Amino acid sequence: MLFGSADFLLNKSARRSRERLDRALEPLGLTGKLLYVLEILGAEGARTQHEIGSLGCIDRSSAVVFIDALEALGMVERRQKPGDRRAHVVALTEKGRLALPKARALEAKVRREYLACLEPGDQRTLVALLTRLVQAHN
Amino acid sequence: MLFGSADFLLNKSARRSRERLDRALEPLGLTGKLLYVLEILGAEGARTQHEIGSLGCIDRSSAVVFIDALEALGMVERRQKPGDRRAHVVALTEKGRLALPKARALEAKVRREYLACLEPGDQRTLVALLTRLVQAHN
DNA sequence: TATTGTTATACTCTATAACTATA
DNA sequence: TATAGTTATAGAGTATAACAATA
Repeated sequence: MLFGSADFLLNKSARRSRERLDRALEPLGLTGKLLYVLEILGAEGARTQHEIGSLGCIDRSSAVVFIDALEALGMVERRQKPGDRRAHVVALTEKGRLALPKARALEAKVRREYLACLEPGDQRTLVALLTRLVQAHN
Repeated sequence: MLFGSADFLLNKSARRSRERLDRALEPLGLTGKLLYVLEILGAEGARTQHEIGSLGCIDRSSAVVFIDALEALGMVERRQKPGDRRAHVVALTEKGRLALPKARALEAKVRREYLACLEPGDQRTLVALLTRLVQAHN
């Protein structure tokens, strides 16, 4: 209900946006969600799946699937966490580290087109506000 | 890719927003999508299903389902279009017309709550930015 | 008892394709 | 041939619940 009944359009816009990003990232084998996880690891360093879920508002069962996919791509690896044999620490591999800047370039190119209707400052504001909104409801 | 790799958050936020709106509209039997169609009819007057789809970026097969639901609620009715027996003109009923302001009130109430985690100024900023974004792509 | 990760499953939303009846 | 509406179905995405291992 962010803007009245046009809530429908927000959902649609979000979906379209994701479809575009996913297509753009296809050459790397990535999707928007997978890149999202990569970025978390790049910013936060190696983390347990639970921590990744908390940091990224990702359900733990979904996190399993995402990390499975990244591991199949050779971009992350699961390690046993010292001191807690229940938990897995997920770490970027060299391939994952190298994929990040490439993925960012693809993403930035396609985003520039899509967000061209907003000025750069407004784009950053939008991201910050939505992040707060999502975190407030999780 | 609206928000770079955090695009994931946009989809999540959009879904949360819709879930809340749907719950708020339950007493009327409506959902956000159904209200969206009602608003189109309120603004544009009686239209064929094809026109509703074009105006609202709704797939024709989805439009069938939405209009079925609204008809079951007694808020719209299908009429034969004069001069084209393939087409149905969908018109608001009295009940549909009366439901609109009630639905708008519920929507406004729940929107205020959902955005309460942001200060009033930020709320306005977010709505403004999203509206510009959606309109630019629809 | 609680938590981490996993698996299987169900659910929602949307799009696609095939069908009918008209044009 | 093309179009309006319908139906059935498939697909993507996510959440839920039950489970095993461990704390």
